[in-house]
Amino acid sequence: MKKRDILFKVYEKLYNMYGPQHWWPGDTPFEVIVGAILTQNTNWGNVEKAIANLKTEGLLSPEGLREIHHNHLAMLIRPSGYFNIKAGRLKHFIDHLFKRCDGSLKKMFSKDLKEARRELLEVKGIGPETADSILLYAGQYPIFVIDAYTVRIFQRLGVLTEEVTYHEAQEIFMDALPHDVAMFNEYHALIVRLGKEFCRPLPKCNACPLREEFCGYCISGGVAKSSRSCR
DNA sequence: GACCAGGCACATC
DNA sequence: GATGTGCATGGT
Repeated sequence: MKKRDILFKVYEKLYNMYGPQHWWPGDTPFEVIVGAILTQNTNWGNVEKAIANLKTEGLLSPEGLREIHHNHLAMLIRPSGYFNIKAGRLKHFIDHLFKRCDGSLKKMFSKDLKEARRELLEVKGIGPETADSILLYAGQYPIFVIDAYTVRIFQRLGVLTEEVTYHEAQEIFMDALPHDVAMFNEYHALIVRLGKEFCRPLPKCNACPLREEFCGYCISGGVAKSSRSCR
C-alpha cells in the first residue's frame, strides 16, 4: 500500500471508530496556547488542574499572566509538572506577545503562516510541536502537528523511518493530505486518542485496531496476528 | 515501584 | 551533529 493511501485510510478508519474529537479542549485561543505549553511531556489531566487554578484566580489572560509573579505562577501550575520551567516558558511567550504583537492574539494570527511560525519558534520554550499546536488549534492555520504518538504509530506502520525528524514527518503528512484545517485538527486529535489507548513506547501487545489491515503491522509494538513481526 | 504523559533547552563529547 | 540529561507532578 502506498504511504499516501495508508495516511488516508488510517484517518478514515479512526474517524469511523472514534468520531469527531472536538479539539482543542479549551474555551479560548489563549487557553489553547497556555494548554499547549503546559502539556509538554505531561498528561492532559494534570494540565486541566493547572488551568483551573489560573481560571479560579482570574489570571488566564495575557494581562493576567503578564502581571503575575513567576513564583506565584509556578505555584498555580504546579500540578502540570516542570512548574518552574513552564512558568518561565509562559512568561517568555507573554513577553513575546506584548513585544511583537501589542499583547494581541489577533495581531499575532494575522501574520502569514511562515512568519507566525518563525516568530513562535523564537520564543524560548516553544519548539516545533508546541508552535504547530498553537498555530493549528489557536490560530486556525493549516499545519499538521507531529507528536510522539504520531511518530511512534507511523513508524510501527512502516510509514516513517526510525530516524525521521520532525520536519520530515510533517512534510510527509502535508504532502499527502489536503491542507485543510478541520482535517488536520481532527487527524492529530484522533492519533492522540488512538495512541493513548494502544501505542506505548515499549512494545506491549494488545489488540490494536490497525493490525490486519495494514500489512500486519501492529502499532502496539507487539506481534501482529499475521506472521510479520512488528516494529 | 515502574512506567508513562499531546517537549524543550542545554551540556558534553 | 548526535547523544544524554534535567525538568516534576499525578495516574495506572
